[in-house]
Order: sequence, then structure tokens, then C-alpha cells
Amino acid sequence: MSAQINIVIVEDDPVVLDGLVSFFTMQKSIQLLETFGSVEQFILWINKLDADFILLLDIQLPGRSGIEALPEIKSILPALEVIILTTFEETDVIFKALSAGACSYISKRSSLPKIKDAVEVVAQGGSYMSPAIARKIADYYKPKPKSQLTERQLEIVSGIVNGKSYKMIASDLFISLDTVRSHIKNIYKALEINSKAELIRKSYDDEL
Amino acid sequence: MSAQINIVIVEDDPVVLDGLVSFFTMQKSIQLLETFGSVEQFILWINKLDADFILLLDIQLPGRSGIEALPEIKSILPALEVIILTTFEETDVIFKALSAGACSYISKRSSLPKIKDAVEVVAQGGSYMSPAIARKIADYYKPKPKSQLTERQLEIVSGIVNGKSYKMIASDLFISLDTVRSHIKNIYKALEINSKAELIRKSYDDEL
DNA sequence: GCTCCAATCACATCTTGATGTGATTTACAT
DNA sequence: ATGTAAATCACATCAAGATGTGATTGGAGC
Repeated sequence: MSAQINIVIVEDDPVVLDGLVSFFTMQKSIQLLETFGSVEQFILWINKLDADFILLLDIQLPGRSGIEALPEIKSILPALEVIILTTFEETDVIFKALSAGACSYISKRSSLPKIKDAVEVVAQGGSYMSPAIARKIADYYKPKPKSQLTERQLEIVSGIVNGKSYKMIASDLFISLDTVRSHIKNIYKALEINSKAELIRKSYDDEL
Repeated sequence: MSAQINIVIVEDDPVVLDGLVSFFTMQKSIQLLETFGSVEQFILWINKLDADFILLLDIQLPGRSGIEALPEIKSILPALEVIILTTFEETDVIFKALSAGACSYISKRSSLPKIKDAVEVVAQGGSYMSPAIARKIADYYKPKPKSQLTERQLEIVSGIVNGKSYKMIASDLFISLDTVRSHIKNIYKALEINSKAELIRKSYDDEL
């Protein structure tokens, strides 16, 4: 159903690269256009043409890392689809890659056919995540330690997070300014914090 | 490699359910324990035993929706792995499901073998997302309208978001308190905001 | 009945933050 | 060279926030 899919690989490890090259050159549905050992080389190359391909990008590279270079790459080719192919499975690296513009993230432990699957999925506008990666992303949304604050306290916090002054909160809740202060004092004690900034941050991190 | 995998399905649509039932009863690696047409029935059942199974859960159900019921289900069986199987592909529904404790999210448009893949992936501790779903998640992290702030201003913001007082920021950056204030004034102007709370919120929403 | 706690309010004090006006220096680009 | 912008610092003023001490009330639990 899909036409020819073009791909480019940036990978410095010769062993990994050889495996990918020999595998993809055997696939009739996928055309391996080029390979590069560093993002610097790749960036020189993309300046020469406006290409239509999917990029398989390693993170751990000599010189600039794949993630560091991604924003620049995307600024040159905004519509480029990037698949991160790496051994890093740390949550923060995953989110950095996604934030930098990658649409898929695959562990190098994946089989070659899985990598091919990912390329085809991306070619069709989808996104592929290795099971272990997807699990990290899913887990990221869980914790929810449940609030130790009372209903009233949550109302106060809500006001603060929404940028209202204590005075505004007081009038919104039909209580006095001092009561608001009192609540806040208790909230700080309960959350073991001591500034509005920390409270706001916490309200985002913990969902309160 | 994997032993027997037990699954339970909660799905009200008889057509979809029949398809799943006839498919899974043919799979030797997977044992379909039970099926239910609503979360109410399912919850009555799980109270009777502490089971070891993976749950395939529809969202659109008569009575309580799958997402509404998920927190309660997870409170009864915290370690239960839940795969959402639905036609809903809206970003907010996806994130609500993940936040409620689902580890995987599959479109009903998926083929039965894909659903089987997902069950096996989850049984091995991974997580499976349909390509279209994974794309939504990946896209969620992109926007990055790029900061209109200077390097120095970002340093100031960083201090504020991390709960430091202006005084602390000043000494951290080896500049005077007034300079910090001056920067903040400019930052507020640039971002068109007028309070610390808004700044902190913005730094989370926009990644600044 | 008594206790504990959430919620309410008051007063006092000190720190921090928001904003305005204005000045100097350096660096980069026209 | 000249202008613009970023970064620096100063002084002033008012609003807002942080923190402590202390008091009252009403409801839940024992």
C-alpha cells in the first residue's frame, strides 16, 4: 500500500550501523539513502537538498549528541520525522528527545524487523515506541500520591496557582485575608515547603 | 518463553466482544477468564478473588465509563495491568486514561493480532500504544514556541521557578538585587504577564 | 462530656515582590 | 560612527507575602 520509504541513518557504532545497513538494503519497501557517523556530517548534507525521508538517529554520538542537535535539525527540516534509536532508556532522556522533536523512540535491543515496523508506522503518520519506552511514558503519568490537604486548603491552593493574590482569594471564598494566611501557613507546614513558588511547582509535579 | 497469560475483557458492544472472544479462545498462549458488559459487574467480580490477569477495558460503557472506574479498580488491585481498548483517540482522553492507571492504549481499529501483541507486551512488563495514539503523545511534547527570552532572562526565570527569592537569585548570579528586579520587569513585559505565579505557570505550560 | 481538628479571624512585624524612572557599559549590526 | 539591545546597578514606593502568637466556633469521635 505504501510507496517507497526513504530513510537516513546517523549512527557511529560500525557494528550497529552495519547490521542496519545490510538489513535495510534487503528491504524492497525501504530505500536507505545515506548514513552518517555524526550529526555534524548529517547537517552539512541536509543543507544541500530538501529531502523526503525518515531519520534514524542515535543519541550517543561523537561530537554533538543526537538530542542536542535535534532542535537545529528540525529548524532546517521542520517536517522531518525522527526516530530515536538508542540504548538510553532513562525517562528524562526519552522526554528530552520527544520535546526536541522526535516522534518515535526505539531501544537498540529491538529486533531489526521491529525497527522496520517502526519506520513503516512513522511513514504512515503514526509513532512507534518500544514496549519498555512506552511503559516509562505511561508510568510517568501515574504516581498521584493523593493529597494530604483538606478541601478548603485545596481551594486556597487553587487560587494561588491561578495567580490570585491572597486578597482576591479571600473575597472569592468570602473569608478574611487573615484566614487565607492562616490556611496557607498550614498548607506550608503540611507540604513542608515555605514559599509560594514551591507550592505552585508542587501543584504541577504532584498534581497536588 | 511466556507462561499462560490470563485476560479479562470489559466491553459492552456485542459485536466487538464476540470478535475478541472468538479470537482469544483460539490463542493457546492466552486464557480468556471472563468478560463483562460494564465496570459495575466487573468490580463485583474482582472483589471475590485476587486474580492474576490483564484487563482489556473499553471506555464507552453503559453506566460508569472505564476511565471513571479505573481509579477504583486500581485501588482494589493496584498491580493490575490495564489496556484501554477504545475508539476514542482524543489527546485528553488518552492522558486521562494514563493518569488513571492504564499502561496501554489501543485503538479499536487495531487488528486482532495487534491486540494480542499488546497483551503479550504488557505481560512482559512493557507497554503498547497504537501508532496513532503514540503519535498524539509524542506530539504533545513538541510545541516549543521557542523562548523569546534571552539567556540571562532564562537564568532569572529558572531561579524564580525553583523557589528562590530575588535576593538568592542575585547572589547566585553575582548581580545586584536591583538587576534581578530589572530583568524580571523585562521578562514580565516580554511575556505579557504581571505576577510570579503566572511566570511559574507559564514555565510549566510552555516549557518557556 | 471532653478532646481534637478544621476553619475562622485578629494583630503585629519583617521580608519580598512589583513597578517606575533613570543611568552606564558592552557588544553587535547597519 | 551610530544606534539598538542586553545587562548591569541605583533609588523610591506601595502592595503582597511570610510568620508568629493567640482566640473562637462547630463538628467528629471516644
